[in-house]
Amino acid sequence: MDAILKGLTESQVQAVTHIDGPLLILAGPGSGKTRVVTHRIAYMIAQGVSPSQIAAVTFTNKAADEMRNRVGELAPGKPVWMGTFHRFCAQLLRRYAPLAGLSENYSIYDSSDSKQAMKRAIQAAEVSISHTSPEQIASTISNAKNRLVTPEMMASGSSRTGDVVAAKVYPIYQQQLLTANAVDFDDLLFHVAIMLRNNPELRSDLDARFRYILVDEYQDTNLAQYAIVRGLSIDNANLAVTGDPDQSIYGWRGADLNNILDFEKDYPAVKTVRLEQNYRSTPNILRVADQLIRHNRQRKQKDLYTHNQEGDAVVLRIFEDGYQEADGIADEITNAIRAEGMRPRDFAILCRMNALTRSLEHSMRSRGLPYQIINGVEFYQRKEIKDLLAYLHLINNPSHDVAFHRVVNVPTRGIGAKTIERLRRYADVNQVPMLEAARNVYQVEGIAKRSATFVTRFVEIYDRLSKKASATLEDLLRYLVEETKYEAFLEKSTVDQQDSSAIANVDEFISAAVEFDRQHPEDGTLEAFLEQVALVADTDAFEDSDDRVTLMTLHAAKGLEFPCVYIVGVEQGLLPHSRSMDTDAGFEEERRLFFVGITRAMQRLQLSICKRRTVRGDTRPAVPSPFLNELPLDELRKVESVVDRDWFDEDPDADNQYPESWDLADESDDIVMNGDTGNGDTGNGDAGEVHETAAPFFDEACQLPESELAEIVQVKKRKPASVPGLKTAADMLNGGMTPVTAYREGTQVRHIEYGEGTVISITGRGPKRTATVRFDDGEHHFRLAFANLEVIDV
DNA sequence: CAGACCAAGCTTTTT
DNA sequence: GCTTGGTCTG
Repeated sequence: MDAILKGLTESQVQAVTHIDGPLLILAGPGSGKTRVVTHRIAYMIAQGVSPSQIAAVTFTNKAADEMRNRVGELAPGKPVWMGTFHRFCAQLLRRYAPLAGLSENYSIYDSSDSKQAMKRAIQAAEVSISHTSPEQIASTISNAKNRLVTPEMMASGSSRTGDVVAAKVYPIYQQQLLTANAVDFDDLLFHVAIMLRNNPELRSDLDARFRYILVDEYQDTNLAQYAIVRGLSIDNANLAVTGDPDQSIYGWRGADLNNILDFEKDYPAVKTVRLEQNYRSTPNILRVADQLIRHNRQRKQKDLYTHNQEGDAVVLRIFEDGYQEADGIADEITNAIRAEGMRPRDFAILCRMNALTRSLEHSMRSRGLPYQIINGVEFYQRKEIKDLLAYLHLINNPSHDVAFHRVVNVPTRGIGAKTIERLRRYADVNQVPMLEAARNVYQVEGIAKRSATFVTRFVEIYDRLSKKASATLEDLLRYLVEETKYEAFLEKSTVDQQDSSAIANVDEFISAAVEFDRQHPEDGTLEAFLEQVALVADTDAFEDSDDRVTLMTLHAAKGLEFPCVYIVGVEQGLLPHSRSMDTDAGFEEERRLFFVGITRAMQRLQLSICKRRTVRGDTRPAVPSPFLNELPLDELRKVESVVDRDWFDEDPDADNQYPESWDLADESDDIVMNGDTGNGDTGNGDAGEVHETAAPFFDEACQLPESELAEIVQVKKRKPASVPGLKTAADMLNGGMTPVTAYREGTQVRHIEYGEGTVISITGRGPKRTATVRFDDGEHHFRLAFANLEVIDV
């Protein structure tokens, strides 16, 4: 008991020792919330509460795992249910599937499955989508589910044209899901919420079963989640929620800030505990966060404070473009690791969009910095993995139409689009699964005998696979790959693309199956495996045990902390994102997102912006985020990297936009400079440049006072001017410039860090021309336009 | 019907 | 820049 309460502050003890009755913990960032929650669970158990009556619900598996580990230390071996909302609902639904019109082996569609299903429903509904799009309809229906709007309710109450279309599609989409014995992500919550509402007895049973419920990140709950939690806390109102209105960043997913703002109204007997002391960040960082979030109108004022030592000033850094931003940050991290004994795991780079991680990834890789990316293009989205998964899904649930569609002709076996279309029609008309239609192929109108034979052959393969359904996953998968000749198919289709990764992925997938078998010797069913796969998020891939730099989105970073944090692309249109800045609510949510990012940092924080940003292939001028103007500018350390060299090939307009760069754009096509702006009076010239570019740059968006411009620190990324006074391309060539074309395979080069090496290959062109160089300590890649290589011998 | 080749569209954020 | 979807040819 002492161990549980030891070292906690007054308010933390209050929260931990509260057992019965509603509890609201308003916890600012870094206030030890997880600690409070885990200690509270341990305390409850120590006070005699049965662990099996406690359910702790989180939003991510990562958060649940962390909680499980920490509770495990405090109260070993106690079976407290912990997991995500979706997993919680998936398990309830498994149990009570018939109440929702499902069988207990129902499948969970992932987002791409849902997308396919939606397209099919739109077709079947025979609606015109000329004034809307599948995405819009999907999002309307998703929102409806999150607000517990049923198809019937929507049919009666909508007016907007898009809604009318969606209202027509919705019932058909739902019907098709039921026919497929499947649910989408929203349904997991939706079905359970409706089930609780319609079955009072079940509701009260479960209310008693889960006497104590804890909900983490309560500010992110939507109406469906609210209804579920509420429904389970009527007879036993022992509901403890934690959250921070300032960290609500899932409004787009239907999260309703009012759920937390009104908690005290919902439960008048609530005990509210505020955790405002921050144990994570330096006062410098906290001031920046606080100043920013004060600009939100929709919030409860909260006073964040800390007793931590004053630390380094927060840095605002200005780069030329995204590539330099990536290189600059990678360089800094490299230096900090080398010079200050930091570890790669101490660093996180956060961005608004996954797409921004690409150049960062490149920069890290070229420096040999170990990194992990937490993003969307992950394992289970790969084609080959999705194929195999689809087979498994179909084995587990013969009604899984999306899976059927995916695998029926993979590997190709003579079943074409027309045949599939006819099967689909038959299935739609008769409301049977497509596999069923395939079994009845000879009754399906319009299918040629030849095609029907192929379909029958597929059904036979399927039936053989089905017999193995209860084998271990490993056996099943190996048999599947064998039986479908899947590897041969991969080899054939990738022979010209030199992409051997597909087969490696299949092997990795089998390893994952082996691992699952090992971890679940008793309950390792196919169903359990598929559910686990469906409910793991990309963010769950985060491994804090690995010593790597972490790259992720701001959303994925919630709940984490790092000694050093870089937030990239703090620009108009990116943060706030252009799709979110139209409404006040959207704009404020972006501000909260920025707030979340800032408060991840313990010791150091760097925000960066670029003058140009390349999005979707084309480069355009970037404008600093209006949020920057809301920060305490006078205490930020502003750093602008001097233009090392510029490169405007492939972008004829660029020199018009940035006339100050250099007037050599014409000749610069094939020239790379080694380490200098080529500007004779670098210091003055650059200062002038900065003034010219930065003044309008800031005046519009940030209103940075002129006096502060002078304080902008000039940082040279690479060697200082070595050959001043260059005027012409010819001069440059003589004066240490090396044309990109001078690099060939076999060229001997010298690098300032890696020493001497040999070019072993050249790829790309223009600014992207890249050399792979072998040094004594391994290979490194250099973009020649930016590389600091010196040619020794051609 | 398969496979190759080309055009369009599109990316916030996640369970 | 990349993926998806469509079209064309064998």
